[in-house]
Amino acid sequence: MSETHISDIASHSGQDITIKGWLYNIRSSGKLMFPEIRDGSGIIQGVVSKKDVDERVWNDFQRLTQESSIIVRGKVREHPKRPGVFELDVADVDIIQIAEPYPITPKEHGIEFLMEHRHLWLRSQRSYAILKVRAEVVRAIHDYLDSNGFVLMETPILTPAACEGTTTLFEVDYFDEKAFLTQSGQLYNEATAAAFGRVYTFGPAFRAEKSKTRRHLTEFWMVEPEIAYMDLDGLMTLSENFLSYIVQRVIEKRAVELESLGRDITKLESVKPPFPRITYDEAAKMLDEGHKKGELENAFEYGSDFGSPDETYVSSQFDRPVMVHRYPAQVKAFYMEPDPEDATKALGVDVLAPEGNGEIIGGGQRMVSHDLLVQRIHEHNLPMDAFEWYVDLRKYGTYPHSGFGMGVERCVRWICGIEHIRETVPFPRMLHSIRP
RNA sequence: UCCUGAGUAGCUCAAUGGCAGAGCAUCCGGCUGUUAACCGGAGGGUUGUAGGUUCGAGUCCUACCUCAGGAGCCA
Repeated sequence: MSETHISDIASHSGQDITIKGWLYNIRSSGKLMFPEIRDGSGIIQGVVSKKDVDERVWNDFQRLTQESSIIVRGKVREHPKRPGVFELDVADVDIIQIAEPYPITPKEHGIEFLMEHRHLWLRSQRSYAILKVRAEVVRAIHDYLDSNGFVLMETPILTPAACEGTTTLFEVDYFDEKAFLTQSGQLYNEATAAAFGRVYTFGPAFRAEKSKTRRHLTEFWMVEPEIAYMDLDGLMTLSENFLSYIVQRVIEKRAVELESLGRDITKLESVKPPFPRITYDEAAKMLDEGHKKGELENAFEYGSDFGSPDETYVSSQFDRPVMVHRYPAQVKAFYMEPDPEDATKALGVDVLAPEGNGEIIGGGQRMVSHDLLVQRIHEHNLPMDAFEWYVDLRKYGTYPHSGFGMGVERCVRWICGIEHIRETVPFPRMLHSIRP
């Protein structure tokens, strides 16, 4: 009898196998029991027939509770009513533990209760599907970048100062010195890109902002490619190829999981280059018209950054991600290269995911001029000494370069078509929420 | 941080200011193809916390706590 994973069950039809897992649910019908067994790779229905098993096995199954850990032996056979579906004709069981009454029952639960029991909620089929998609997204990110000449560069998580200074950071004690958890690896990547040409960093980022929305985590994962001698147009081309690769890969590998989440896959199939590219001014015009048509409640104030309802409106006008570029310089980060055609604009781009999802990528062309960069650091009242090494990059072979950051959880949320970002990571960290 | 809403059995929810209830889960019993199985029975409560109004408060008032939804900020 070989040990088998439920995901491979179809290739073991007619064979005696062993499954090590947990009891997901059990139904009984007098002298028949139908335990559903979960092993991390899938779920299979067992059939226990009173007349075919030892009395000990029958009695053991009667004692089992939801999520009891068990080792089950039996023969794989096709479901009598469902062609292509396999079930296990159970012969024997070893009980590792009879679980205590399981808090998460097969009925519905509120989100507060589920979040308090996240360590158990992970075993649900919904969490399973989402986190399998997440793992596929992460693999696709690495595969795309690794096979396109990018070198993985880990950047520090403990940092001496803000990358952008504008957002709130988590402070830690670093041997009696103040240090902060990183909010982005970008500035360090501008140094590694000058050494390796094409680099990316992939790691956690931390934001202590008091954001309480379905798009925000305080701890999230971000992938940040940085490319020497690439301009804004090149960056937009990279963005659309990168995102399209990820989405098509998930459709190819995780269609079953997407369907179990009720995702309309046809809405993902259109995610292929080219993505529409519109300027900030064009987006502002769309928002104006949307407001006049009554489709957007609040009027957009030209010159400001897009609010959440604005992003939702613009992104819902397209069937694939839309790239909005050339924002007013004053609403963007200090290191953005000014547009040579219009110095009030910055060569930045945000990629807004469709179906109202909003921003999943933000990036742009980085500033080349030493003197202008120093001026911007002063204008933003940033501590010059913390940025000396960064300014140095503009003294020793300054170079045009571009990069972006993509929030992994936002990407997963969009691909899965789920409402809240908290389900896209095993243990989400949110405002006032750090347990379990 | 601001705005809005909600806290009643382990869970999901009912209860005109007047006896705190149902379904699921748990326990006991029944059923040979069940699919959130079903049928019968049992146990299970400091109504978020602290005050107040009232003959009487789950219900009305005040404060606080927790959670949810939204805004701002951002990936």
